[in-house]
Amino acid sequence: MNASSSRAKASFRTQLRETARAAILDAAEELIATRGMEGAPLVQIAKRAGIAVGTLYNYFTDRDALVQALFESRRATLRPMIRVAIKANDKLGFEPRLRAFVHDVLAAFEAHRRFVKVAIEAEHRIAPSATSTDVHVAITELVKIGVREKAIAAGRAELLPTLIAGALRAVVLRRIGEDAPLVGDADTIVSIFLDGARA
Amino acid sequence: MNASSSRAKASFRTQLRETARAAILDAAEELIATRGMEGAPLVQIAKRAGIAVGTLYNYFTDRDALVQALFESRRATLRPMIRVAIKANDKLGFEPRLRAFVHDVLAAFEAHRRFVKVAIEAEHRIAPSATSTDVHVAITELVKIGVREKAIAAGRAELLPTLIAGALRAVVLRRIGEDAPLVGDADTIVSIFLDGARA
Amino acid sequence: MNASSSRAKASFRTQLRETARAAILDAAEELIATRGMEGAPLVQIAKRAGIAVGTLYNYFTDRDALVQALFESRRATLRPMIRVAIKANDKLGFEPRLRAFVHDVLAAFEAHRRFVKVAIEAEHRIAPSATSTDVHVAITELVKIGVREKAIAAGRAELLPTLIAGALRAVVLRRIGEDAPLVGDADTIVSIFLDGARA
Amino acid sequence: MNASSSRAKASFRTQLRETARAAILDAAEELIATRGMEGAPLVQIAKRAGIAVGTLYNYFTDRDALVQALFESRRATLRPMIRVAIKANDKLGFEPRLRAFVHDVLAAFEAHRRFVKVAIEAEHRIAPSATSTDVHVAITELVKIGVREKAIAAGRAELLPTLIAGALRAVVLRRIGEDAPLVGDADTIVSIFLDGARA
DNA sequence: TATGAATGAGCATTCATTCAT
DNA sequence: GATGAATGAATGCTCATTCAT
Repeated sequence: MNASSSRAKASFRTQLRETARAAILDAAEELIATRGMEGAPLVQIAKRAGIAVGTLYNYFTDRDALVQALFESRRATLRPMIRVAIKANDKLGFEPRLRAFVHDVLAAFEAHRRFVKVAIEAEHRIAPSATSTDVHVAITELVKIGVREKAIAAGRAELLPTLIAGALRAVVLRRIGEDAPLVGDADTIVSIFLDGARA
Repeated sequence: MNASSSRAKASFRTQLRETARAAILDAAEELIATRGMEGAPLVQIAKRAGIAVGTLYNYFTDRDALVQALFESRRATLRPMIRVAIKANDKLGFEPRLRAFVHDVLAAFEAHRRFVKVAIEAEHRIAPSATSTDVHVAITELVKIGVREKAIAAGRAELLPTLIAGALRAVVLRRIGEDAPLVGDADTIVSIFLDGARA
Repeated sequence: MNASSSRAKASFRTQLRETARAAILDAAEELIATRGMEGAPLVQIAKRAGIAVGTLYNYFTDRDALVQALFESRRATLRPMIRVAIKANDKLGFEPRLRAFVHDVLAAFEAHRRFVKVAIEAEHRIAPSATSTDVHVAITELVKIGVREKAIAAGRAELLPTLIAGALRAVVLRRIGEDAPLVGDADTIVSIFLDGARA
Repeated sequence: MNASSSRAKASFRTQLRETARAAILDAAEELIATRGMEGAPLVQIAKRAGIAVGTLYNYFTDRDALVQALFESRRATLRPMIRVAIKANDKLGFEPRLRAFVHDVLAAFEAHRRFVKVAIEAEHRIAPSATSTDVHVAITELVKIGVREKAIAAGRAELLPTLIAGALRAVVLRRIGEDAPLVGDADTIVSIFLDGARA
């Protein structure tokens, strides 16, 4: 066995490991999404992942760690998408940038509907360091830019991110409940937050 | 024992029953608010209510029914307040009416902070038929009126209630987390939703 | 229900409780004595005690507490017997007193053979505050008296209690293993420790 | 490859095997001595021995066999020392011989304090065929010699070995607990067993 | 032979629910 | 109706043992 084959083997094993880990997280995600946090005992997560209970503990130190990892994993997927949604359009003026951002974030959620249900289910047990935080942070940044560009009234900047994030959450929740697409609402949302709903 | 004393006695018993029921719900509310849904076993709820576990089952068929009842009870308190907040100002034009409504709803929540925490903790296990629905319904009504009065652009009416309700939820959550008053934000919220945040 | 019947009922319940507690400890004692500490899972203890697992937790906070209680219970029985064995003969001179003491202690152990096995099995996990300590303390007292009465050589007093206690333990262990009576050895033991085995 | 090199290779392999076996037993001994029987899972024993769990099973059929082997290994070290302690001084008379024996045995234990802790921890799970048996046998032989030489009173010979062995165990336990040397007590012990503690 | 991930039976513990008093 | 001890199913977790590589 030479160094290269050894390295290859190690990487192969690492890959297997990652695959198993992912399978476990997927199983947990699905179970939590459909039956809720309490309807997802480790035995069932294991069964759905096609492994034995004990094996879970080769990947996560305990139940909390598993759930934590599930959130971090998804967050790790969504956060870059959110960051990109902000950075990508920094040549544009504030308004098109905000429109693009909301659109892109909704698209990202669209692609992860199952996780969104989980995230909402467990919000209060995991709260800090969650995806919703990432969204809130991003919106806050954008609003700051809007204020700097004098596109946003300074007096409304303090509450605005909370309102937008809350409104986004509500729309996502509603559309997911309706099994309807999310991105279609992006423009309306932005228009309302910029110009109001007044006739 | 004549009919009237019998009736009196029955009513007296009914009243006792209601008092006990209320004590149980209060105990459950407090426990769930402070320790979360999982930190509120029936034995503790009973102890805090000053009764025995078994007695709980004379008032509620099982744990789910108790929690359900807790929500219905609070809903029964908050719903009239919300209805009043809508009816009370029906002489006003749309805008002042919306302002008054948002203010009154936040005030109502202010007075029931403890329940708000419970509602948020258990949202997903109770979802339909909750207070948030009542708020949503009320806002929907108001928006319809706004459209009729041509105060609200018809094209934005469909999504608007969802946005406002979601935004309200977010603000309430934030202010409760900060231990700050809620009503102060009413006007800013309405202004943003009517005229937007544009400078 | 008047005060006296209430008191009677309470005492009756207390008695029931004590009976159940005792049954649990007996079950644990028997299981540990025959199968060892690891061969005595709570489910089996419960079954042998004729109750359900959960019921154990109405009497002991956890497994450790149960085992602890078992030891304390037996100690509470044996300690007074040991104390009596010391106090009872304080009119006698040192030698007859020592003889009586060793005899009485062996008789006490005789009557609690099953527990002796348990005590030996768990010695190292429970060590301090055990019956063997009580024996050691008593022998130490006696030896001190012997020294004061000039019946025991002062130079040998330091190690003597350890030796006697160790020797007693060994004899008890051996006789229990042989299913033989214990008390018959009392006089020989004392004679050897007083005058030696020299021809 | 000729016969001799094959034999050499085989012996080399055997030696490797023995080294690994010894490493495993050392690891087990240390772990059991410091954390107790329950604090010594096979995975940890393997890790400390520098091998994989599965490999343990190439050396021992199961956990019990490993622990058994640990005891037999140490016994194989201590037994010759005990035999020597008896044979070595067979030119001496009974008393100096007994003194030398007790001294040598305590010295042997002194050099194996770690194992003594293990032996005490696991005594009841391993009991027969243990070092304590070897000590007992040796003392029994010595006492028989004493009787033959008329140095020991025949009537006390039956119980004497049990007493001496038990007393030795107690002293060893105590001194190890105190982190004190063992051999210093040899003479006092023998004197007491020969001439008693009487003033 | 060596490896260590996978296995699953086994254990302590919790808690909604029942029921004799 | 009220009580609270009893019940036992369900859960998270450990660890001796196996086996594919």
